[in-house]
Amino acid sequence: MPEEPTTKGERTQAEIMDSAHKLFLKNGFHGTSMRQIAEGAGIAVGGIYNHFDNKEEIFLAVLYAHHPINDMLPAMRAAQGNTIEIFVRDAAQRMVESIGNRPEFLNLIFIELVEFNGKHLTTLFEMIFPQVVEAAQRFLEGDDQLRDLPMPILVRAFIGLFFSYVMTEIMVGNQLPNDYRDKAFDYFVDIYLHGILKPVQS
Amino acid sequence: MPEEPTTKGERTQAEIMDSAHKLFLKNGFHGTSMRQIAEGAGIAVGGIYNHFDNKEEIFLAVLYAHHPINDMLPAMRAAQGNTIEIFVRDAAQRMVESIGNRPEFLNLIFIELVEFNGKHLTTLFEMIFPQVVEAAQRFLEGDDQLRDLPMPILVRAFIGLFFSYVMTEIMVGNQLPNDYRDKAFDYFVDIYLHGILKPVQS
DNA sequence: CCTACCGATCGGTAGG
DNA sequence: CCTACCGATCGGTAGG
Repeated sequence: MPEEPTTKGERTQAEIMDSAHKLFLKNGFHGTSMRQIAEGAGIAVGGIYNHFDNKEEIFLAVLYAHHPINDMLPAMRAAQGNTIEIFVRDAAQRMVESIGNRPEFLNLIFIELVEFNGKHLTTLFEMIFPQVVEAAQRFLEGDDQLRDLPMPILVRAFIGLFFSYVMTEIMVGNQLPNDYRDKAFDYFVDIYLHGILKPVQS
Repeated sequence: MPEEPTTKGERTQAEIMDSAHKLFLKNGFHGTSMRQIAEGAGIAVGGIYNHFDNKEEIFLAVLYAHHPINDMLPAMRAAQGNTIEIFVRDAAQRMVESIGNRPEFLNLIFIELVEFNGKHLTTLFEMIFPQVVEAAQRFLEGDDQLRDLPMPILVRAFIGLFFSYVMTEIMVGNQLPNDYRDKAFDYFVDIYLHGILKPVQS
């Protein structure tokens, strides 16, 4: 829940982060200059240093504010469904709607992995872990329909479902026939559900 | 199948690519300088330009020579198994053995996505597509055990299985209890198999 | 004495 | 394949 910037200083800081965020997504960290960030924020380069010590601090602030789980968790929380199958389908649908059409939604993580060797991931994990645990509680409600699999595996595989879909979509998606693209995610969810649920005769 | 470098020029070119490859994995494209590459290759900056027109051409050569599918396809081709279940487990096991302990194995793709906005992915796809199709033929052999799912979906989901595992491993793997780490990939394969195979009573 | 920002420039490095 | 060097731009900081 981001605070509404009120003072002039807070507004300038938000404009710096917005500018940096867009540029990082497009060009990466080392591909973005302080002058580009300043230009996008409508101030001079020197002005940035009243708000951030250096470029890396800007990246960290942007990473914590806009990492992908921020978009995935609200979708999971909003999901409805009396059975685990309906719940998973609804959660998946909401997630793909909120992030599916933004091919750059993982770029901040990629930058972190490549340009910082993942050194900030520990802190990031500690920030999001409690939220993921809370959202994962929903899985337990359909317990009797599930195969005997550890809960962390179920949750990890559910999140992995999106990486599975999004990564293959990024890499080969625009080359595939439309037949398979439109329904690909539905099939992925279907495979996941058949993978975690006890067999039923329907 | 890389040619063994024989002439002096070919050896120098290979040294430039080796040096660049290591640096790109560690620091990304814009985070790597031509002088670093030259130093690692044991030559001067100007000498690089006898072999490559510019820095981007070095990246392209490294990307085509070392993209992740190069490591995944031989593992798939070597896989054995009379049933699709045994085949998939063997293929998955070989793939995770060849790439599982190299957390940077996707970095070239991440660099391509972030620092080049994926503009070389079309060419990359055209290079690897025939090999993927060939390797995927193996799936057809266990046809009668499979649920009614389109072949491209099965193959895409199988490749996605690795992104699913590797991405979650990268992001939260070293934070999780060892209990779940060791067996996580086996569970992932198990969920995938239950997802694509017809139910059996065993 | 503060926050916010400027024009100008620092020492080094970029691709070529 | 090297030395030497270019136009420009890098991240960061000076005094006011």
